[in-house]
Amino acid sequence: MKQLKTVMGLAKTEIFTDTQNEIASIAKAFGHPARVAILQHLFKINTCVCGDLVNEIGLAQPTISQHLKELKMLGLIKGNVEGTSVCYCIHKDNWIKMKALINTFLNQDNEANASSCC
Amino acid sequence: MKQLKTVMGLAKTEIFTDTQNEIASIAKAFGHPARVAILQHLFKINTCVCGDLVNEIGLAQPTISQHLKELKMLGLIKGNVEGTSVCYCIHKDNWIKMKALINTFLNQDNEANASSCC
DNA sequence: ACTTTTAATCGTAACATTGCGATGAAACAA
DNA sequence: TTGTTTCATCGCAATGTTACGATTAAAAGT
Repeated sequence: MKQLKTVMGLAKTEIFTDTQNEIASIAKAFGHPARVAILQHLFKINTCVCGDLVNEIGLAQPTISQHLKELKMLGLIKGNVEGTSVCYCIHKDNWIKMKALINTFLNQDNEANASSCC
Repeated sequence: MKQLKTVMGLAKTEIFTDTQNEIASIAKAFGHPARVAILQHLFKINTCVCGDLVNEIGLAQPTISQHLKELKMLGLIKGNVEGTSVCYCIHKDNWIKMKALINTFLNQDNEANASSCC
């Protein structure tokens, strides 16, 4: 009987549904205060932001760049090159799609009846 | 000029607001498919669940126990000892409070006007 | 008392994440 | 061409997270 070798430290995504993995991926992006702060700032400014994210958040430039990369890979933000600087803003279409997925998860308690215990 | 020593690998929570840190903490809990699956199962069953979480999710008992501990510490679930087994269920009051916080973050796009770029 | 059942905890292995200095690349200015 | 600015990437250090075997603890059954 062949047994799948478990790789320690790595989440076993294979045993979960696509939806479960997708929810987890998005939640992970929100799982760091710097990324929360970046998104809040982009919404507040409400236009492309070129550069001043490093000044706004108190982290070094490579660190901010890394956080932006993760948000961009998930499709939550867009980045447009503008001369020497790069302008970032929220990807509103994807944000709405993301919200729908997360809200379905968060609103599970609406469908559930009053529990019979606890 | 004394410089705060940065501890590598550790999130610099001090430079963010309480709300930002709180959102990140909750999101972190949802940031693993096993915990998403556990919560979904608890909602689906809609009563206390004694034991069968290990059978339901395909992970070893100590691993499930660890995930349950994190969800419990965050207040999202409750655990009642019942003989030799322990029964878990959603902490509905805290779930609603948590939803309010996350929804404020997710619905930022409603307040923002049409962006002037991108 | 002894065994069984159930779940927490301990210890450890391995990968992931965070942070930043140093460096590189690309556009612009002089 | 030679700086300058702006940001991405590399490389590393340090802590965090995930997973599970082994063990422990507590209640219940025999």
